[in-house]
Amino acid sequence: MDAESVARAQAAIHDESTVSSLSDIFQALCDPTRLRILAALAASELCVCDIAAVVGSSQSAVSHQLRLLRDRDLVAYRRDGKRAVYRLADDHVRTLLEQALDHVSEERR
Amino acid sequence: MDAESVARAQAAIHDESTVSSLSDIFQALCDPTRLRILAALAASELCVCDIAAVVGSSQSAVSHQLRLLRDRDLVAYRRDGKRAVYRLADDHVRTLLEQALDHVSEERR
DNA sequence: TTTTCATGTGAACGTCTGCTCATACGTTCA
DNA sequence: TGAACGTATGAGCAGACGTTCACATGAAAA
Repeated sequence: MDAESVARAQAAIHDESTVSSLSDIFQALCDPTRLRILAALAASELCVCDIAAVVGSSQSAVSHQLRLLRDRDLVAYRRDGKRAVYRLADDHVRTLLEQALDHVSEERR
Repeated sequence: MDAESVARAQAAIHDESTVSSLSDIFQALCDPTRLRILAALAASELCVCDIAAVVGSSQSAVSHQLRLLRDRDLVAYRRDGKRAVYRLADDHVRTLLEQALDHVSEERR
């Protein structure tokens, strides 16, 4: 009906690759286990077994999730002997998490 | 091994309800169709059939997604005759989307 | 009051997801 | 070299998710 609104909305929708990138990011952040992992790594770099202990999941589950986070460049790691020490890939992730936290805490007021 | 790091990470993990709220938000934003809907509504309020046309999904699919977005307070609506006119619930949503967009465009550089 | 139009909703279906289990790989130490 | 440890990975499964289809609801038009 309102052709003007429709045209404006049409223009506001981002191209396919942008939408896809956005959903990939949010998809990575939407799981509680992954959020806990990222929150832990935001405080300190950690090896896999420590992450598992801290977030309360099995080593295997954590390893699977770390792989996903690695593939999306949200975390990076270095080998240290038999350990694999993970860290946040960059401050972008930290920022996104902080902003979402702001959102949550404001919602609750 | 590194007890200090573990303790710091342990402390950094948010309480259960916070993690759950965070994942709820990201979960709502992780689907391409929902992202398109929100992007469209960021430009202009729209009725369901216009949203469906703009985002290229069926009316039913859009209606289901709008329900989810409504339940999470990301969109609000008013009735206008037989139409249901939806809008973003508040500027928080807009901000989150913009920030994620920043993130995406920086990643691509 | 019947149609018609815009929207909402439940069931069903195929796909995706996150976990566990078993096992493989690579490093360190005896 | 062999055992022990930390990590990675594939298969399999149960549950969640997004869509379609059929139909119900409610408001406007005929």
